Amino acid sequence: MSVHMRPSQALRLWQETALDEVRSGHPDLSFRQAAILLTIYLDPPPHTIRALAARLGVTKPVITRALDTMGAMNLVSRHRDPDDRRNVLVRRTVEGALYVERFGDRIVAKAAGLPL
Amino acid sequence: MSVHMRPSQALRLWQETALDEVRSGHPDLSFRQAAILLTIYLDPPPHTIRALAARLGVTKPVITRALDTMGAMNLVSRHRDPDDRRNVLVRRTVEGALYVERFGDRIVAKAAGLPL
DNA sequence: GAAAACGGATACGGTTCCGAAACGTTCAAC
DNA sequence: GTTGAACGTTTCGGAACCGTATCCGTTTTC
Repeated sequence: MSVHMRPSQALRLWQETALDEVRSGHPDLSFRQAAILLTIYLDPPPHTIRALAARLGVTKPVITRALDTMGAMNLVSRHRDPDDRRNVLVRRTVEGALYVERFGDRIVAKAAGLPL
Repeated sequence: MSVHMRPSQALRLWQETALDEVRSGHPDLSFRQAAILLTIYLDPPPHTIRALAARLGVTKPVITRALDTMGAMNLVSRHRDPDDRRNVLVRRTVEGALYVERFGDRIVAKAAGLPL
């Protein structure tokens, strides 16, 4: 990864990005929801409820509820696994991909504008 | 213009930090709460409810409630302004300062690709 | 001194979330 | 077939949070 920054820069970056996010009027995501969303979009599929719960170190209902909420926002979608109908596969959506992409771009822009 | 990263690095950094935060067992902060906390710790005081609400572009009850929650976590404290007793001044706490400091250190470590 | 303006907290009805436990469905083993 | 495990969801009581509106104490204005 090898990105170099000082703690004060990291904190300022986080603050400005959070402020940006709040003011954008987007629904207020929690750390948990952000972790789930980014894992779905950055880690290779397939993503099951159980695997996500293990990755975050939380219980399955936490994932189910977070997906309910983010599904209502059209950020993710759920589909039954045809090969094993017990599984639910969590997939990306166009809207979610756009959101994640813009989010990354905003962080980069903020980082570039940080004072030395 | 001091911190350089690509969008994929920014997103990965955010994911790993969020995962770290979730797994730490700390209470699950929202973007709003994080924005408030970091603003109190990074911007120069004094911090009033009204000013924080304006900075985040949200209503006053949002700030009041977030401070209730974070006050219960001992991350911030409230004090009446002796000069104008209508004002409430939001101040840092030792515990909050420690939390913010460690948070910044963790981001830096993740960015460098090093274990903490 | 009375009235208006200000700053923050509170009340309200509603949604989301929590952890723990129980539930239905689906698959695998025997 | 029947049993047992696996997967995700739902339930429960309780807590936190939402936006809007209102309330209370304080300060300012006239």
